[in-house]
Amino acid sequence: MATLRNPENTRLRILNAAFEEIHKHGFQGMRIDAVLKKTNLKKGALYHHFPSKQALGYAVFEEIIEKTIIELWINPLKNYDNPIEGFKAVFIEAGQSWDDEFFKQGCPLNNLSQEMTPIDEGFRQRIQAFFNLWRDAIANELSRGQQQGLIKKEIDVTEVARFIITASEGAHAQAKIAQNKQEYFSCGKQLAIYLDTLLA
Amino acid sequence: MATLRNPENTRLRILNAAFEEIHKHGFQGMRIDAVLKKTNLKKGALYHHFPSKQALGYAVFEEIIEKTIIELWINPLKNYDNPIEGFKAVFIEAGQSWDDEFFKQGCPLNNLSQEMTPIDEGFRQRIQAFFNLWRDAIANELSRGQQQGLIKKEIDVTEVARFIITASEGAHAQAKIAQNKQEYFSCGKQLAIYLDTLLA
DNA sequence: TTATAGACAAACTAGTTGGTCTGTGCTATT
DNA sequence: AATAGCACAGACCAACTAGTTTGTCTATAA
Repeated sequence: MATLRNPENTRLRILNAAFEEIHKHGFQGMRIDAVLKKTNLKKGALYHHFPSKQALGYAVFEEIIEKTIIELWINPLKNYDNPIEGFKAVFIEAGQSWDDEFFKQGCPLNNLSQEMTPIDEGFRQRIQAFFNLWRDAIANELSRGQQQGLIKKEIDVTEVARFIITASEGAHAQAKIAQNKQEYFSCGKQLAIYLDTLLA
Repeated sequence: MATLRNPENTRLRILNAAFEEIHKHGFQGMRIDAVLKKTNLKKGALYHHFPSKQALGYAVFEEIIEKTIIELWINPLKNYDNPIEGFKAVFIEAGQSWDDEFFKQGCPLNNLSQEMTPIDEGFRQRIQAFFNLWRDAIANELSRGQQQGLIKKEIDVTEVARFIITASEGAHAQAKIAQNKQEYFSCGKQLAIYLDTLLA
């Protein structure tokens, strides 16, 4: 409840509730009324903070989804000397941090990508830009590994980085379909086999 | 226009139009009215052939999406002695058979999976069963390759088959986001590197 | 203390959408 | 040739949903 009249907090409550609803039902399936019910707010409050459902969706993407992935998948890569081992560890650690319920609902980034990319150019541009950011971050780590003699010189780091992301997102997608966390780790084991071919 | 009163043809026209709309907008985004406009039919006709939007969706999945993937991705595997080479060829051939527009809209199976799996149990069961069918078909080919001494004995054929599908669907997903067919083939190249590790 | 703008409530609106209902002409069987 | 049922047409409806409008209360600055 906190103090009455706390606009920053209200905005965050809306953002979090909207994220949960989007995660459950997709952006199009997310209902404004569901967000209001969850936050005990009324229409006036929500449309005071966000001009439209679309703007709310963009804010959820930028302020929640992007930030979470940066914290969980991108920043930790720096903690490992060998980027190959780093990525394996991040993959496993991320998988362990979520419960089955989360896996059943899928990766929020993946969900939003597949749903909104073909029908909303604003979402598409943000999503594509973020995937490029992620890909370049991994590619940089791989280049560093190459310079340190840990990774084969002849690989195309950008293409490899893209494939690593693709396989990771695919693992989430399959786990979502099977409603089973194990499918994620099963894909991870095969991804690790691929990753080992990159070692010098 | 064909002859008046051709119920089988009418049913197929509805099915095809619904498939196109689902492919463009997702199942939830597919509008009954859009299907009617596309087929020049009225509500009465559609609801004569299908009891509900959901039933229409199930029929599209079973009679169009499943069949297409079986023809394009599963049956051709039998034409190759070495299943590894077979899968590489199928991946490329499938990619070449579609134009950019198709890639922008994504793999219909992948789309439907990610959209409907968490919110419709009927879809989920059908989709999961089909992925299992596909996985087992690939696993069988891999086993055959093992027996012929083409593929390493120690690999887990089921897990490998799952990863092959995952990577393929992931490649479609990335190409859809980038709106670019090349991303698909880029992922294919790295998948091929993985596949080669399976050779005896 | 008072004016002003921000933060929210609550009722209302207009458009959309899946589905229903009744009717009608065609077609095949007896 | 009569009749029954199939294959549709087309009007209608009820529920839903994003967004609007008007108004009220509160905090802050002058």
